[in-house]
Amino acid sequence: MLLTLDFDSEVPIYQQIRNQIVVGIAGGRLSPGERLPATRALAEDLGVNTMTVSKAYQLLRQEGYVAADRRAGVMVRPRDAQVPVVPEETVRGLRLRLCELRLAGLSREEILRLCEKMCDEEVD
Amino acid sequence: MLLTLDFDSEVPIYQQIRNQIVVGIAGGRLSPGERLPATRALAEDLGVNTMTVSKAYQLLRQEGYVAADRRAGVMVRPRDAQVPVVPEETVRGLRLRLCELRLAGLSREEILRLCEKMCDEEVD
Amino acid sequence: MLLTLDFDSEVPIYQQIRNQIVVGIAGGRLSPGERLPATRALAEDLGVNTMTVSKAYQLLRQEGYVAADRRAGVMVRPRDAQVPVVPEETVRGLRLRLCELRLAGLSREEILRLCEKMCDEEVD
Amino acid sequence: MLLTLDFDSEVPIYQQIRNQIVVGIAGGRLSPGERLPATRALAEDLGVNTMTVSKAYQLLRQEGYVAADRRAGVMVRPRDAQVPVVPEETVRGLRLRLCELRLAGLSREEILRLCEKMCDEEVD
DNA sequence: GTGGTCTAGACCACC
DNA sequence: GTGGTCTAGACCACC
Repeated sequence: MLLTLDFDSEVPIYQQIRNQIVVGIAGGRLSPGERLPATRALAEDLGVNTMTVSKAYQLLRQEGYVAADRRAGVMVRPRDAQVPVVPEETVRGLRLRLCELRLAGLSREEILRLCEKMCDEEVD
Repeated sequence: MLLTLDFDSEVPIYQQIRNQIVVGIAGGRLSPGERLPATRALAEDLGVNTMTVSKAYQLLRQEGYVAADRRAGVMVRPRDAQVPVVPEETVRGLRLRLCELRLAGLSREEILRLCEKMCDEEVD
Repeated sequence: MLLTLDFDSEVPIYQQIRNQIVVGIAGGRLSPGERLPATRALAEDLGVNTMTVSKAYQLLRQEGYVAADRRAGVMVRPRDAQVPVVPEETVRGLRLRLCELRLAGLSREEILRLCEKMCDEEVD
Repeated sequence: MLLTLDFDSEVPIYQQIRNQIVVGIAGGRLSPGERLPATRALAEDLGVNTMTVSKAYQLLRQEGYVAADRRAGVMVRPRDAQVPVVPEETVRGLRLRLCELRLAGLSREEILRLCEKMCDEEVD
């Protein structure tokens, strides 16, 4: 599981970490029960501050993607333990991206094919 | 074309304005050639600073969604005049939202049906 | 609205700030729409770091007690805008405290009278 | 007397153990004079470190809820042997929870009814 | 060893 | 002026 950060991005680093871990879980590169790297270790790997990684982990925890077991650190939650709530922000964000693709000239079919492809990346 | 702002949101106001105009264009509620309201007028309507609307319009111009004409103000660009480039951020954002939906428990089919529905909203 | 911190307490400072603001809102000492002090100002007043106050404000925001308007800072949310959800932790915490009182020798009636008194402090 | 731990909780394990024993005593599921399980046995049952259980028992002893007898292990103290002091933390915690309930939209009467119900659970 | 908290101070985006 | 982000580094509670 490799994380790539863009330090020039407007997206805060802790958000980028959070986003890539979410994509990693959905894509099966991070399995339920699997341990995430220790905050300190990941921070050193990425060349960022411990607090930044910590904030990402706390976000993931609040959202229910991971659980912090005091004994074993932070780990991916089993699917069925995750609360099946679709945040409004997710729906709004999806609509926005689809609109942007449409305005970039992609046809309805091209867009749907892209979505299918992305869904299939998410093998688990 | 009505814009609704959420002042409690983490998304900056100028971004919200930009996003809703993009969705408005894709959905056909704003037609190519149509004039956007004057900066000052929209700012007053929304109860925000003129600078905020100005920043949103500037973004839309940079992205090629609208064109500024000194005489006629800001107007929606014709489709074929828009550069068919898909920003990396759009693709990344789409993937993120699809992953979030997947982790919220939606099946591949439910997600694709949602995408189709959203694409069909974008009549023009 | 005066906050008193106990630096020797096991309760984290940001929690203490959060708790006292919650009690302040319920007690009517902080009214809906009222602005909380700026993070920097409160931090200086309390002699703590800006981040500590910031974390308390973010918690309050997540819980729906306050809203951060980019124009006017952080303010108490109107009652009816607050989501009527009772966190499990609140119920569990209440039961624990009632048990502790019982074991401290207070009778059922004394405890209930105390609860009534506390509820009546919360004028609004 | 069954203890259920939540390893994902922010409440430390030893606190959870302590809290549930306090609730157990108040609720009459643990009677005065009754022996608590041996540290090692309980630790094994719960799947936690011996030190964790030990710390919980030590807390309970300091607070006067249980007494440690070298021969008979740790046992629940008789009611009248317990010091009738209400810790400041208990009062503060009670007020906090009542305020949270109030802000969650419960009426004064609903809250008091909930308190009564909880007090009546505590049969002994 | 693990995450959680806190400081002092800087920089930045938004308004 | 406002909150949000980030660093470097320290200390601590929990396990």
